[in-house]
Amino acid sequence: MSRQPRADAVRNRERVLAAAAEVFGEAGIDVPMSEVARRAGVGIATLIRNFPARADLVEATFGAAMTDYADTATRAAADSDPWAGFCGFIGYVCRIPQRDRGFAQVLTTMFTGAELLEAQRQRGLREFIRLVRRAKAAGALRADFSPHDLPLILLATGGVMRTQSPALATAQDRLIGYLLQACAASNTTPLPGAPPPRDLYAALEFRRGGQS
Amino acid sequence: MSRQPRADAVRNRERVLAAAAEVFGEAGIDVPMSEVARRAGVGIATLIRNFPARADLVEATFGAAMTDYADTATRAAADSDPWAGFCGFIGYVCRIPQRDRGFAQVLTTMFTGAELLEAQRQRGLREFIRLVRRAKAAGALRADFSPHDLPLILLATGGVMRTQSPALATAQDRLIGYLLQACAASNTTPLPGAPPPRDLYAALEFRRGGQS
DNA sequence: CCTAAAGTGGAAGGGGTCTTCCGCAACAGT
DNA sequence: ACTGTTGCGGAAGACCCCTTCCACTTTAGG
Repeated sequence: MSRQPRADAVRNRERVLAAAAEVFGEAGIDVPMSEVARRAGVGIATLIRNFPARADLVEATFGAAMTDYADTATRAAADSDPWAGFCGFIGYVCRIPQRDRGFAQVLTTMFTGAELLEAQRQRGLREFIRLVRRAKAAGALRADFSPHDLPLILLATGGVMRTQSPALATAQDRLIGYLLQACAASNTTPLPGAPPPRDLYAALEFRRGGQS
Repeated sequence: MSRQPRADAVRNRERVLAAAAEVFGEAGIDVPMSEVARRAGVGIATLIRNFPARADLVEATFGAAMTDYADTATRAAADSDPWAGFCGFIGYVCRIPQRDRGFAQVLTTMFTGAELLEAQRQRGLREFIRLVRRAKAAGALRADFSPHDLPLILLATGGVMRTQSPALATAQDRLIGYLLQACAASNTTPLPGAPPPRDLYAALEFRRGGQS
């Protein structure tokens, strides 16, 4: 019979995850591991033993957020008003960097080997593609909008929030306003061509997330 | 009589500046100083002696680029077609991160104490304000566009080019397309209010650039 | 040429982060 | 309560970057 897992070990693991969510959210996923350990009230060794690589901790920390992201896309795609669904989803996505700096980084990083994360991301993208199709069919979204402009928007809004600050969060709402109006079907001036999605995603940041 | 400055010292200083322009342009202004020295073919001590702080080297390296930026704003403000001037200037600004990653950082950083840099930046902003006024008067630019959305645009485009790559450069041209169309006067949906410029600029990254 | 001064490069020191190691403490099962 | 095991925490080592220092080289001027 395998022994029952130790209660304190389980508790420590959860404390680390809670601390990671806090710290990553505030300062991004490249924050010193020692800071996470300190905030969790555990030693560095305990942190490392549970999550040998930074990517392991990141994956465990943001699994829920990524699932939530995909769920939000699903809900938006099911909205009875496709344009409202589109605006709502874009607004949600653009405000991610305000709420959670770490998750914004995760969304613009490809974690090779982190199945959970990548599966949810893909699901989110699929739902967004559906959403875009519906919004175009309704005549609200310009025809040359590409679902693959989404990472672009994420990178742009992430750039604005590089220095976390309330003033920039306010300013960012303006950027969202500009972008949404630019997405409206009433704009007919053609856009420059997009790069092949393949190249686009290859250009994002990569990290190998072993997940032991 | 003061001696004539040594020829090799002058040459080294110039080599350092050339190397810094290259390296900063490719990898940003936070690249290790040793890398700049290596590329310049000089020792670290030589670099440090000429530019005691990183900000000193940055200021010396990007003085010309900042002047060029202000000049471009002046030219745009003098364009006989204000809307063309506006679009041209925004396109120029948005492509800065593609051409020169370091300069993009400089543009979104306040260098306290670097007179040359700050003077030119201010001049650029003044000219941009003139440009905006003209474009609005011509009825081409939406009335609620604020000149202080410029740093916002800079941060956004800088975020897209975080990972330097040709595919993202192409994608970025799309972002520029979206933004310009959103700026057109034909868009009448009001934008969210902007933060007070004071708060906005206070939120940018700060570095003190002593300039010995 | 010769010399004093100016300039050079690399090595050593200090701070910070990541990783490994190991003696010790706490827990589950009896 | 006892015990074998599991997990803990901090210290030590490695690495990277910036800064300071100093013996040596190169230059300008006589």
